[in-house]
Amino acid sequence: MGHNSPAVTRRLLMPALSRSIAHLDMDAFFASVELLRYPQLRGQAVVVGGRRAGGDGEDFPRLATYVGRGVITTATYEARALGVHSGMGLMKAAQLAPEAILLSANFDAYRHYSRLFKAAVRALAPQVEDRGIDEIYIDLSALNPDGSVNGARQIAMQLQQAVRDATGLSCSLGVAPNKLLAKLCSDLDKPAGITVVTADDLPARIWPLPAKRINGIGPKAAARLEELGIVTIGELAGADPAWLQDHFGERYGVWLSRAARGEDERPVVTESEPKSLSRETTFERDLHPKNDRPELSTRFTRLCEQLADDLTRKGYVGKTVGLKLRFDNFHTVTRDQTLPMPVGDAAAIRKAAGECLKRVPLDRRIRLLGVKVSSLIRRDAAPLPDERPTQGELFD
DNA sequence: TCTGGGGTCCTAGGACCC
DNA sequence: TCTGGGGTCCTAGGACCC
Repeated sequence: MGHNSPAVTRRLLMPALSRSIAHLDMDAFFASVELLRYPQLRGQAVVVGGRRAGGDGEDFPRLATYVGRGVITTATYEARALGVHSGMGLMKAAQLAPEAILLSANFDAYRHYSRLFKAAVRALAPQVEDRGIDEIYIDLSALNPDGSVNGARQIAMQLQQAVRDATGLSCSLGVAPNKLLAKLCSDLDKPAGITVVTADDLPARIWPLPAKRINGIGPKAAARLEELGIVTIGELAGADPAWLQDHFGERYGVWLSRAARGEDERPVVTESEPKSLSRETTFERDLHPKNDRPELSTRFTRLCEQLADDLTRKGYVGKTVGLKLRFDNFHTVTRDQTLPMPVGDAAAIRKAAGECLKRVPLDRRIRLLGVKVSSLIRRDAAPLPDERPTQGELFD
């Protein structure tokens, strides 16, 4: 007698499961939090970014006055209308929108409002997956058991109102049968929009969109698709899966095809453990490995101390210590080392990262230095740490 | 005037073991 | 003289996301 896989057995025994999944995305989150603090800036082009811009005085600095290497982390919709967007270098943005107001990021405030909006959502719909500081997935299946469009819209409106009541901030929601489509459609009516799609809506509402709107198709994949004559999601859905696999590999090819057809079985994951913690910094000017050795050493040690603090605060130690360097030509190298015992203190991290550094040829100026600890385990579950004294390493 | 900082996941080769 | 394969860990790089 044949044996069915657990998934097949489940499918045979259960009625077809149609889920109701929401994606909630805060609108221009960092900038909107700043506008709570500076309501007089409402309606203006404002960008958040950089290390130490203004925002504390009476006069707000203009983008045109910025000097440095920062990027925009968030732009208000008024600023976006001037052609600037998150990820853009501030110096470049200053060319496009010199009169825009520049505010430096205030992460403590963003984390505070992040906790508030997530708590407000969880009070109504507990099945929440964290996707960073300003967005979440929510499994609404239990709240909307018949999966109706009207039911989904009602719940989404309640969530939107709850977030507004708790924070004074607006958000946009997409509701769909899975995470992929929910994410796609939360973006279709921003800001403060609600978009509900069903499988039937795919050809009319999803297929005309550019393929790069799919979460997981980035700049590289989008460019390769375009070279192959595929621009829209519909064209991707119409492509031969075997042909996609030839060009993108077995796994990614299959995923592309399924994604374009709106197929995604990933569950909403309400709890997860971190895999790694890291700290990195881009220097104000590129540092010379020999001439600037004292400063490099100081910054290196500082990163290790910050990382050790993060690990302690969160209660982790890790077995693998990694180093990251970015050179003046933007070439990036990483080295890592797995230790016999997990570590969490600054001295041990510094020692291991120093060993990694010895394996990197230093023939260019250094733009960025970073330190990472991975293979994390909870400190209370970890074996006793190695306590041998550390010795001087490079940069000392 | 190029391009932040914090993450996750995937690939691929080599070591090593059974 | 030769011939197999699978599994796991480690490492480096890269794509992608927020």
